[in-house]
Amino acid sequence: MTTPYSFAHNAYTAALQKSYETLGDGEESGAHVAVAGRVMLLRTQGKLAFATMRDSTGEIQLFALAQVTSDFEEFAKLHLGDWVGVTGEVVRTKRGELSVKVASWVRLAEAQHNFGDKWAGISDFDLRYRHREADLWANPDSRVALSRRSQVVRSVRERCWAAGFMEVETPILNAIASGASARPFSTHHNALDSEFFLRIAPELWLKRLVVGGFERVFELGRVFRNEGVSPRHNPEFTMLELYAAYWNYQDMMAFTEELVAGVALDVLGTTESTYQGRAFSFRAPWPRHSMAELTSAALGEDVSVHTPRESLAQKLREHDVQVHESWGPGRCLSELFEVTCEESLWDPTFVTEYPVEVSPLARRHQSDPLLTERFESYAAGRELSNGFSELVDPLDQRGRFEEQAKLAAAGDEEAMRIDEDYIKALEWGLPPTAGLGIGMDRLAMLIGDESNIREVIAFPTLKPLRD
RNA sequence: GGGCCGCUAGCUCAUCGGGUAGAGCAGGAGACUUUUAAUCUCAAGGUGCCGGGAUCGAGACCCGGGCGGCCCA
Repeated sequence: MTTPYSFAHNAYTAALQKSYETLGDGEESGAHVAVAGRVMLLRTQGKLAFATMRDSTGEIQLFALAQVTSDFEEFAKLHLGDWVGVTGEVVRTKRGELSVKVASWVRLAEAQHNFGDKWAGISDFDLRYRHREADLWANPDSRVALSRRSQVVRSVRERCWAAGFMEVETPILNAIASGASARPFSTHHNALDSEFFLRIAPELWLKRLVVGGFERVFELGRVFRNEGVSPRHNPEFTMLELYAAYWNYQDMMAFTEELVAGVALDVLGTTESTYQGRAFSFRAPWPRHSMAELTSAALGEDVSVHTPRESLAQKLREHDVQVHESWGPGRCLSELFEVTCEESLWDPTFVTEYPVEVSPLARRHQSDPLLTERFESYAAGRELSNGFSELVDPLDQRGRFEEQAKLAAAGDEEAMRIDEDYIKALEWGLPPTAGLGIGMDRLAMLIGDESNIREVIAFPTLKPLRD
């Protein structure tokens, strides 16, 4: 079947609905337009036919009459899902439906498959995610979720630009995957005959750009972590990472809360929202509490990174956590925080002063060498962002990498490796700098009130179909 | 990786104490000059996810596998 190579379209349905809001029932506007979209419903009645057509902005009814419409017989035989281009006058029918009275029309594409159920749409998850195009056609909610996500990304980007950050791109193929604790995907470059790892974070590259003199940089990019799939984890996801020279973690917390609240305002028009049926506020400022403070409150007993390791380990075991022998007090405290506090943090909250042991890239705290100037924000019981004053001392960094290497040797597959190039970069001089990472998918879920990460990813990772 | 649940017509779903499956919508044919998930008539449509097993007989029961959802690790 031959279809046109273009269509001279000059109006969108949503704009028409608004412009002709006041057109009375049975009135004709005198305005002729050309619209295009997909046929969603079709009601034929002898010498008349009514179709509901949807474009990217909304819907409008097409009103065809045997006396007026070219190829009327064919129009009445359109299939649900067919794309059409239509020219005609904007009218309102006697029953009050704004319509384009079809003068001429052309089929722009034929839908050879259809889902048929005009009421239930498509509900099978497998079909929805594997054939998102059909899902988007059938289910308006899917469109809303993905367009919201797009708005979130756009808002983040614009706000970063507005704050003087330069957008950059750094390598996805890396000889060493570093900058986070995660297992990487590996691949092979034929011509170089080398193994590469897909990045798990752009962190180290971005700080090297700061060393090079770009004082404010950010990257919005895909990262890859070779771990399980769940309603909250997709193996590839999108991270915002941002670095500002001369800032410390306090400055970055202030930036973070303003950024996130601002994005909510841009996308939702308000900072007061609901998440999964429960009131949720993005409004800044967000409360700040140290990890030790929150954990102590939850336990009803003072704990800190200075608490004897065995005492912390005992408490973990009481919470059914298997304590690995390589864990020092810092890791134990961090795990204890996760089991006792994490889920209870609903409105956004900054958790600060993370142990050095679990923060190999963060700068030591000025008032306690066992802690770092690091924060994470938690929202709706989950981690939303991570940031810190960056470790600038190459000697200290080497020591941290060596600690990580020991963990790796002890079987920790998520531990970092020693990155000599990065240490050398620090030797060229990294000014005081603060960094931030925000998972964009998580942010889109929070703003879009979605409980499953796949709803905010157009094509989530699925297992290939076998037999 | 473990547990629970799902997989039946293109889509959404039924059926039954084991006896080779039904509906609505979609698609086909027809009726109908203001419909709104339009309506009405007619006809058509299924290796019941795949593979084994017990049974005279399985979509239903048992075992293995596949994919998905949720929960846990």
